[in-house]
Amino acid sequence: MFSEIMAAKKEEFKDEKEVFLDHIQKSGLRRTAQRDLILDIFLRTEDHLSSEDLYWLVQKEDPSIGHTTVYRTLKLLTEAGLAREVRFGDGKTYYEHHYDHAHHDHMICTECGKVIEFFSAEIEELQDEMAEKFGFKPTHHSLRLLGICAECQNKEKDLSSAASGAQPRIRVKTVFGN
Amino acid sequence: MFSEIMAAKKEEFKDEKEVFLDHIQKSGLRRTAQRDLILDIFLRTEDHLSSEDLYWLVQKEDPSIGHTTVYRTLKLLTEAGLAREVRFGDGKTYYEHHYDHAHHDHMICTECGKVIEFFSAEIEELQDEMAEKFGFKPTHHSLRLLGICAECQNKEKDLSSAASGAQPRIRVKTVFGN
DNA sequence: TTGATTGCAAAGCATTTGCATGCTA
DNA sequence: TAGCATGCAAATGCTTTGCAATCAA
Repeated sequence: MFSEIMAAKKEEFKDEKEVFLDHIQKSGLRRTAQRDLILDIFLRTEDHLSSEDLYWLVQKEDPSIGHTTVYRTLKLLTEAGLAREVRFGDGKTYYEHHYDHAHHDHMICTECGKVIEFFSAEIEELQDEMAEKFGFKPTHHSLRLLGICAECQNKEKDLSSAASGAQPRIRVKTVFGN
Repeated sequence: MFSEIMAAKKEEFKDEKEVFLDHIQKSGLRRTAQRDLILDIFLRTEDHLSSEDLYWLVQKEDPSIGHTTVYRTLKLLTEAGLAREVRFGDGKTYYEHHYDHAHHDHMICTECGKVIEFFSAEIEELQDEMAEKFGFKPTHHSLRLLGICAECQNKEKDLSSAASGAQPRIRVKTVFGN
């Protein structure tokens, strides 16, 4: 238990590949070409990508790698602390970088699918206070604001007649606030 | 557009059945025994229930009603503003009362599946401020704290050796805070 | 009568699992 | 070599859809 804390301190400056290899070793797993490639491509991405998204990126570089392996590796990356699962409510699971990345929350535009990342220390604090009131010990949290982004608000003024159902999440932009 | 605001004001004191019938009429839909029963049972429940949960409750009173109708009716209730979809991240969609119910957020115990409802005006305010910074116009939001509830923290002290994977969401309790 | 509604079965998705084969340690 | 990893196909679980039969207005 205590040695874990020590280990965590030592790991503070490792890069993500090291973290991955360490996790594999510690867990008695095996390093494979597939896992290396998937991690590599994941590290090259920004924003949030679904298992499906990553699968296609991987396909481009090695068409022999299957869906299953991507799913399983993404779980592995999550266990290793490199990735974080995020759900935006469309039924798919997205993954974002987690290691050495500041925690943040999301605003999701229901018009164009854009995702804005933000962080508010005050909100975090109030959440913890709230949890404490109930004797609840929080491990994670997820705060999502659904609404319409600035750009889409402007678009609406022009094309006020066009049918504007929710679009599939295609464009993904990242902005840090606060 | 403006008449909608007027209508909303007039509806302020309607009960849920009236709201439902109004919605059906306004939309050129039809009132059916199935919809009546499903609404009835929904109104009798507390907490959050999945389509599946509601389906079984409905089955007990009328075994001839199918899955499909429950799904479709739940969507209808949502459109009518009586229900609200909630996702806890286990792949299922849950529904909770929405009409004349104060907005609230959730703490979810990953140990026993208990759901605690809470509300914090301060957090809401900060969220709106944050959105404003990005020119983002929020329509909904969802804040979920995942963690371990007070009871389960105590349980752990006793049964520290027992395997304690995440349980299916079975017990659901509701507490209002603040 | 007309068109919305129902319930079944089948289809859709995203994700997981069984299993024979392949490969790392 | 032992046994973890892979990739295919099949299975799963939740939700939606097609469609003929029913039913409300």
